Amino acid sequence: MRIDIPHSWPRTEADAIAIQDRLRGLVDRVGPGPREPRLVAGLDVAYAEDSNRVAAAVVVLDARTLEVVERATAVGDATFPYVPGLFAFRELPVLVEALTRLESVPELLLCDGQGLAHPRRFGLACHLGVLTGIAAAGVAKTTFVGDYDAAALGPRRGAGVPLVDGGETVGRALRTRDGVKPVYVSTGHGIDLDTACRHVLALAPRYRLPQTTRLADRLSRDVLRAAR
DNA sequence: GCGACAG
DNA sequence: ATCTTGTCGC
Repeated sequence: MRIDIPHSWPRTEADAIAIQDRLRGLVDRVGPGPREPRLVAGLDVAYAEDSNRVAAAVVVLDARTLEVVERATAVGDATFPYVPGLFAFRELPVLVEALTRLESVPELLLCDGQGLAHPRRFGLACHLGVLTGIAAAGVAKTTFVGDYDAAALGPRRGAGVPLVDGGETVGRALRTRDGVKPVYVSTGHGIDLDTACRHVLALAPRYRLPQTTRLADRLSRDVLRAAR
């Protein structure tokens, strides 16, 4: 797929924040997004321990069978340091490169990180959604901003409570396995929270994390290891 | 001022 | 993110 980047990759924090502030207005928070998508993609990036080398992986699954339809990868060097809130600028370049090598066009992108649950409401999932024009949602392993009522979150798979920040619901703590710590789902672009959570649950029938991110995580590590 | 802080 | 084996539990 072809992707046009409406900005150059920033080198300073100030430039990065300016880009987020400019693109934030392009986010579609309503959706509703794909009701019964056939192709869903998981994305992840692996990091080398002693260098800036990074490897991105995109795994496209058939949403109904969870079978792998296509995989694409890219290796490069991170050009931006890890700064909470600007995390996307560290992963986007190599992720976009991998997406460019994709032949199929997924209907939903599931990112390893936040969407709207971000201090400026423009996490990785929002940025990726705006760049590609494809519906996107973030599935994070920990919260970044916002709080939720842990006591109100049922112990069973499927239970969920709003993740609130500054009086605004920015996502949902969603239990994907009985008695296991929830994942934090937030809208990225072109999809509503309910629909995003419905897809996350369908993609995570057995493990805490959706199969999309599990496979992308494993692939990115394999590619990184083979690249050095 | 101090601590926290997606991956 | 990454450094890391076995081990407790269902």
